[in-house]
Amino acid sequence: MERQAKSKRRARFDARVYTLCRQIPEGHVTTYGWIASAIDPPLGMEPFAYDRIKARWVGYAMARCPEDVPWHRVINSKGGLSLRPGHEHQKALLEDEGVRFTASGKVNLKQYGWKPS
DNA sequence: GGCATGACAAAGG
DNA sequence: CCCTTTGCCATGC
Repeated sequence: MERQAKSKRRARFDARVYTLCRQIPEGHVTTYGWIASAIDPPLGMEPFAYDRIKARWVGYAMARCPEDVPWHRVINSKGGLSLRPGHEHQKALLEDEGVRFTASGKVNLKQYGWKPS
């Protein structure tokens, strides 16, 4: 596949990721997988393959997220904060919004989880 | 241009 | 609950 086509495809994917992130209500969280599931697989990709890789793509997208995206409301499927620079700050931001953490430092997705529509 | 690495997740042991 | 494997893209050196 052409290099430009790839980059274009990914840019569109990223844009959708950011759009969905901005829709996460305050005091709620979502996961990489949930976001990815709300986005159609790129043209020409097997849905099966997409299932295995989509969460990662969301991670790549979040690593370059614009300033106005509430990246701290995106956590992993286990309800925990991913290991990354600034994850302590992330916890503080969420607690500030009313999200409570368990003793083991995880979020109850049943309670605070929000899935993109 | 090859090779390692990474903000992930689901399934299996 | 912890550890390993698989899926397979983008980036940096």
